[in-house]
Amino acid sequence: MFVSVEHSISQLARLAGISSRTLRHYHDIGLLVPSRISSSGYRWYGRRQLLRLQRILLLRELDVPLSQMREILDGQTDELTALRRHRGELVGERDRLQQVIDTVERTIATLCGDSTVSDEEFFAGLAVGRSRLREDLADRYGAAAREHFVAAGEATAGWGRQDYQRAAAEGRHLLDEMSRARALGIAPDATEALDLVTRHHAQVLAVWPADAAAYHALGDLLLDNPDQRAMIAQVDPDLPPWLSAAIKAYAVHRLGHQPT
Amino acid sequence: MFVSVEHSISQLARLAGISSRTLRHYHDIGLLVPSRISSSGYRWYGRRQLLRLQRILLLRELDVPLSQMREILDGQTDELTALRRHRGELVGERDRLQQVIDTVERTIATLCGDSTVSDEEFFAGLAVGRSRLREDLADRYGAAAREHFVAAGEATAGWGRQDYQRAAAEGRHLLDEMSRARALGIAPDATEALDLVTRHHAQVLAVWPADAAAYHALGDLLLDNPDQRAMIAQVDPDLPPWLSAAIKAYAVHRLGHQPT
DNA sequence: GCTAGAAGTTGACGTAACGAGAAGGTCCAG
DNA sequence: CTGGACCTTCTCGTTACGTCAACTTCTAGC
Repeated sequence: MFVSVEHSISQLARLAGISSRTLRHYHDIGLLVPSRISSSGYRWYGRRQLLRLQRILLLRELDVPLSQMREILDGQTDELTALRRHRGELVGERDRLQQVIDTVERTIATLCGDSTVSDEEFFAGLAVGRSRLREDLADRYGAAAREHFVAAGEATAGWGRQDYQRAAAEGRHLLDEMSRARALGIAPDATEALDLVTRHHAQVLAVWPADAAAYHALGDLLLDNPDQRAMIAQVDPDLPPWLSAAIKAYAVHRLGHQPT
Repeated sequence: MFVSVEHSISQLARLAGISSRTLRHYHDIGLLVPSRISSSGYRWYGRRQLLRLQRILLLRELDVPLSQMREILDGQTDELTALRRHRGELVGERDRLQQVIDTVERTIATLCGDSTVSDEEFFAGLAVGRSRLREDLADRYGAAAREHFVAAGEATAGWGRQDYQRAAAEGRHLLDEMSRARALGIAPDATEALDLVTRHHAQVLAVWPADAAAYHALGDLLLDNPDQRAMIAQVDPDLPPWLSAAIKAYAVHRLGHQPT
């Protein structure tokens, strides 16, 4: 006795371990057309279809999109070439995921690593750092800068320890990206650099309503203030001058600052 | 002069390096609501919104889905816990991708690696293997088995070399998975094993219309035929008895075969 | 022949995270 | 007062199906 070589839709689905809805979908998009359709509209699949479905499922397991499968299966594209290209895409995606994982791990470390410092010390350190920065600004750019920092105090009033740590994590993440850009030889006034500074500017704006001149001044301050400079140099020793130049370029080109 | 602390939708978009459509989307789903909406319907965003957007974009860079962001940002879920769980998901996905890459690479190797063998040798080898298998079957199960293999010849008539190689690749891929299952201690008659055999059965059905008894017989044959056994043992030395048992269990439990 | 239940059919909507475009209202400078 | 930049809502499209809903067909039992 021979087994029937024709399968109904759910028989084929069971054989292949997929749903009949999937088979209907493949029919809809023309990827797998039944060998025969009965007068009542039932779909029937033969051995050729089973073979094709096997190839489809193999490709599906390889994460090949259905649109590409049609090209491959209909022979318009060489299977080997397609698989090689596809492999490249997969590797790229895997590497991207790895970068994301690294970033997440650094973020986690930042959020929970410094927990050995007590809350008092933590906030005291912040306050000292901030007041020093304020004095620096006041010395150099007059009382107006002092007012700016009053506003900064207001912006972060009510922040909890987590908020500061998160802000630090985000800042470090951005510095990482800038370091990569600098290492790639991107100039501080190149478009890519200014796009990164855009995000730095946004972070500064969130805590301090700096106008073009004040932001430009920040570019100098980062180099001259030892605390600030050390913090940045910790990420990348060559970053401070690059970032300083990038910030000043941004203030001029994107904020319309007129240097005196 | 203070910079305005309020931003229009496209100003904020530029600051953050995203599209205004994205901001509208975040508003629609309640992830980032503007601080103020003017009488003409314009959206206006304040510093708090800028801060929240920064957290959103950080999470977005970490591939966190928007639905989870709401939980995290609204404090229903601990940020650290969420990030740790998310890290686990990312690692899982990366590992899955790595497995897919491995499979693709093996498939490529199979498809192009044996090209040193000439076409004549390739098909001659196949013919020998097939005729031996046929004699084995005929010896043991009578002339009916011979007829089955005539049908098998018809099914593969017109196949090209690529078709055979692809079939081999698929078969090896399936054997890989079965080997993993066996190594995990899954019994040959467990549901997971039978589900894998379902796919083996489908592959066999594609080239050979075997009924329950014939498929059951194949289970024995895999063990006794040295060529077949060697091919399977090459993937995993312990696989032949496991696969043989699994095939027979499948024939009995899923195909309703009655052993005599 | 009738009927219940299994299995089939065609829509149509929902998913995630927006992009693209249409049609129309608002704002500001010259 | 008018042109152009900017804003609005609405809708469709994207991927690979899951999930109803409403209806028809097949098959087995009485």
